[in-house]
Amino acid sequence: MKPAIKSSYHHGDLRETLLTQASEMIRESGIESLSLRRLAERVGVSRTAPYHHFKDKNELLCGIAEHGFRHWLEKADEIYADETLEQRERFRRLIFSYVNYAVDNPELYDLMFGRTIWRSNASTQSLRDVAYPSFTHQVDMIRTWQEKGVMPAGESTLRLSQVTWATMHGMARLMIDGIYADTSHLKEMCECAVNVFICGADDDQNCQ
Amino acid sequence: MKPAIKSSYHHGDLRETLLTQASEMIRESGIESLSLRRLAERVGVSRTAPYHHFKDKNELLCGIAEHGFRHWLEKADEIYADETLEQRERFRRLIFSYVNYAVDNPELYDLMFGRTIWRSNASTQSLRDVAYPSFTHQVDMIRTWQEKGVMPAGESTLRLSQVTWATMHGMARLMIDGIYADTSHLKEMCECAVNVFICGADDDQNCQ
DNA sequence: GTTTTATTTTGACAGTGTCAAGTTGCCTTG
DNA sequence: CAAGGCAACTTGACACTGTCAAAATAAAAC
Repeated sequence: MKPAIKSSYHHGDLRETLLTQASEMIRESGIESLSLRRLAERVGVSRTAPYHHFKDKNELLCGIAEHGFRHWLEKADEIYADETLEQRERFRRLIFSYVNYAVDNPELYDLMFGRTIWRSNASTQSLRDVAYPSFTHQVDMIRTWQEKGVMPAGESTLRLSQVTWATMHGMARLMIDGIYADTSHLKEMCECAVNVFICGADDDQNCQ
Repeated sequence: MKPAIKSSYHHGDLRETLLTQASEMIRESGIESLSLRRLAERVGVSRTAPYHHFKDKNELLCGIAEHGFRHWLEKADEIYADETLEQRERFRRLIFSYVNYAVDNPELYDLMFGRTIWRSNASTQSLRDVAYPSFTHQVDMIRTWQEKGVMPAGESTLRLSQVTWATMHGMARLMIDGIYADTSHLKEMCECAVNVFICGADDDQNCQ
């Protein structure tokens, strides 16, 4: 009965089309310059058609961010669960991966972790349900690394997680916001960050 | 000849009035909701009057940010040059002060270090002249602290400066962008960050 | 006092997000 | 199969926004 492939009425699955097209527009020309009207025109519907699938412009943005979080969570877990890597290396890869994800998708990252959504509590419940695990998962990782002697055990796990995240987030933001113009030193920066957080080889007493 | 006190034509020093009033509006209701028209109305001039003192809305924003940088530079230098404090304590105070400055002036901080200005190279020459020293000054501080054994000497001064800044910036952003809703743990976070970066007491071999 | 120049205003244009009311077309129910 | 209901979509309108061009005004220079 239900076609399911090309479901819905006139357009045929407009909601998803809006999300993907809006995603692409954002990637092309930035989040600031995304207008619902241009989006609608591009998709081929009238200006107010999107309003039957998203209450707000904000709600559409939340939808896009949601996709981003799901995508990132997959990547992060892939690294964390990679049994072939030493724990120290997993931490290293996570930092590199995080910052690179941001630099490769600057506008999406800005949407996911920017004030547009989170300031003034504009986030959708649905988005929060996806985003929060992203952080609690990181806390779990840090705890493991503390236990395995990769990160300083003396610090509170929660605080250390927050500071670690802040460092990654800070590097990402400085890059994508254009404060550090060139990304050529990104690798060295990440390496330095890893060195600061990680416990040294066997001669390091900082972690006992 | 020149009145100097109440200079200029009709309004009397409109440029400065625009800057201060705009500053206040931003502090009150956010950078996003600042409109030139409402600003003009508030000051008591017509919508396009500001355009004879600022080429753009962007140029006005740069003007406000400029003030912010000057103000912050003063505060930072005050701490760094305080002879009564031990070096280690100066570093600690700098981190606390930086993050607090951001949290106390969230909208101004967003303007100073946000993409609104820096992305797409919209910054004024005049702003850059004030902002750049803010970073080079920090590099100098870090170098001193490395030499005095407060921070790890093994790392490149430039990279370490960038990572330190990234951490402060990251904490600040996570707070002011509403990702960490409550600021009650801010002090503990800063303390943790200091512990991570600083060389331990005398039993720490991480810095030699 | 006249001219020049800096400052401000009025009018207009192309955008934006969003609401109210009307129109279309599909699906279900009688 | 016809009738109704309802979801999807469109048209029109409103209050905003930044910014430009041309006109008006006031101060300064001559």
